[in-house]
Amino acid sequence: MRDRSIFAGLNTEELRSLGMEVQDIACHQGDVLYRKGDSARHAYTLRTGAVKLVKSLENGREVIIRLLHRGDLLGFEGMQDAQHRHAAIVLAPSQLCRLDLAELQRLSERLPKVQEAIRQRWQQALQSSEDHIMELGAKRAEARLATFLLQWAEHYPRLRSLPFPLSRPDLAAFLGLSTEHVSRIMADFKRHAFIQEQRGHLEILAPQSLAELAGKWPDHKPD
Amino acid sequence: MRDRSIFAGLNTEELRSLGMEVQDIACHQGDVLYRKGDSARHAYTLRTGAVKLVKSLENGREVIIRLLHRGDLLGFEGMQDAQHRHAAIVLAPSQLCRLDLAELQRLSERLPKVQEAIRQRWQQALQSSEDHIMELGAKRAEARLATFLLQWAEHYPRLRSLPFPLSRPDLAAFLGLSTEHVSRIMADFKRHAFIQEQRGHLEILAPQSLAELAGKWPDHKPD
DNA sequence: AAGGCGCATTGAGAAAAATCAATTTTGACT
DNA sequence: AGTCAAAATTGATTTTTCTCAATGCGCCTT
Repeated sequence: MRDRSIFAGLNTEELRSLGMEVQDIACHQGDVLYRKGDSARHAYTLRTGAVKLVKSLENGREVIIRLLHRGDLLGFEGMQDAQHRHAAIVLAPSQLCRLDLAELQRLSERLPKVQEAIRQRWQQALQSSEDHIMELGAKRAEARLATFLLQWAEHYPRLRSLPFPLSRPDLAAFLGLSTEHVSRIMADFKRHAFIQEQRGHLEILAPQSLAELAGKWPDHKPD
Repeated sequence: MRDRSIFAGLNTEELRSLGMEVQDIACHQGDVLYRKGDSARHAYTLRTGAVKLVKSLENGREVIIRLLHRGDLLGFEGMQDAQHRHAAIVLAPSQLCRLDLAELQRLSERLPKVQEAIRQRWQQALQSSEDHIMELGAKRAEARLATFLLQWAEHYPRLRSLPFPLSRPDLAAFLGLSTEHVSRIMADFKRHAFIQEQRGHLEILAPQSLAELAGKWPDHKPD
């Protein structure tokens, strides 16, 4: 575990030997890694668990911009901005590595490999953000939720029962819906036996049916 | 004009002298720079004009993922993916510089400055995508449109009458709304004398009022 | 100047989603 | 096991948005 590569193909030891300060951190549900506006001192790699990136609107409404899974990076916006752009909140028991941003900065100037790795992750983030925009802009609630559940499942391959630490408000904040609407649709999915839920775990019983919903639009033009 | 820096602080001549193939391109409304799935051979910098990045869903619905203005880069996803992720379509008469991706790749390995510049632009793209997610996820149609118009205006500082080459369907595809709904809201804005429109040009008469709409949520709780 | 075409607008009705207000379920703690 | 608080569900209603269909307008061509 300790010797697995955590960033840019380097493991903890190698990073440390390059002068990087790396700290293992264990977090649990609700922990705040940083808040929007905090001065950005650290970046993180998520080794296990799940984290949400949250932004809030002036009127208090919260939106989950991105959900992070094993292997994802966060806090790297600190490489440009002096402050974090969103809050990072831990959803499930997680293990992270904390990297000093200033040192990472220096390291990336010396090692093109690191620079390259960062750019690649950024690219992935952009990719996933663009997909999210598609979902929000073009699909209805039912389809968004179906897509989301299937995507969530992809992060836990060959696992019948998936860890599912998201509350209804979390789902709503990610999918741009009201809590109640999410709740209704989830209830529907259960009634149709597409999914099953219990104590923070989710089982997808009919991926096929969800996939159909996910791809379909308002009206059912079968041409 | 020709000697202005176009990328990573380098101007056309400097890039050429570094072995980069740079081509000036003039486009007009409707031109397709590349389509989704095209093998990615070039990246572009947009010198003047406007370009839309479009993705389409299986069911044919189109979404505008991002709108590009003077100074923006596009096509850089080709540095990771072999193919373009979306279509790039010119909205208004535009001038672009076309860069060879393979050479750019090589250049970026040699010059950290270039690598750094690319990462920075990526970061900006991510930033704007995340803002867009906020808009789509948390605001209603009226507010989205108001925000959008104000943002558009920011790209043309100290200009009373803004170039506005977007059709109603374009606006709808960007804001995740139906064409008709956009049309209604625009008509409303005109009736309230918030804006004025004519032949592809837009004038914002009451930025203050738009700003209020932009920040407000469904119900009007004045506390 | 007349005709026609594409785009924008408007209207009416239906569908989707939000809101408000209970009620039920769940899970934690004693 | 029993109580309590938080979270989820459900129901009723309103608001928002979409859809479908018709109409209007501007611009280009002839």
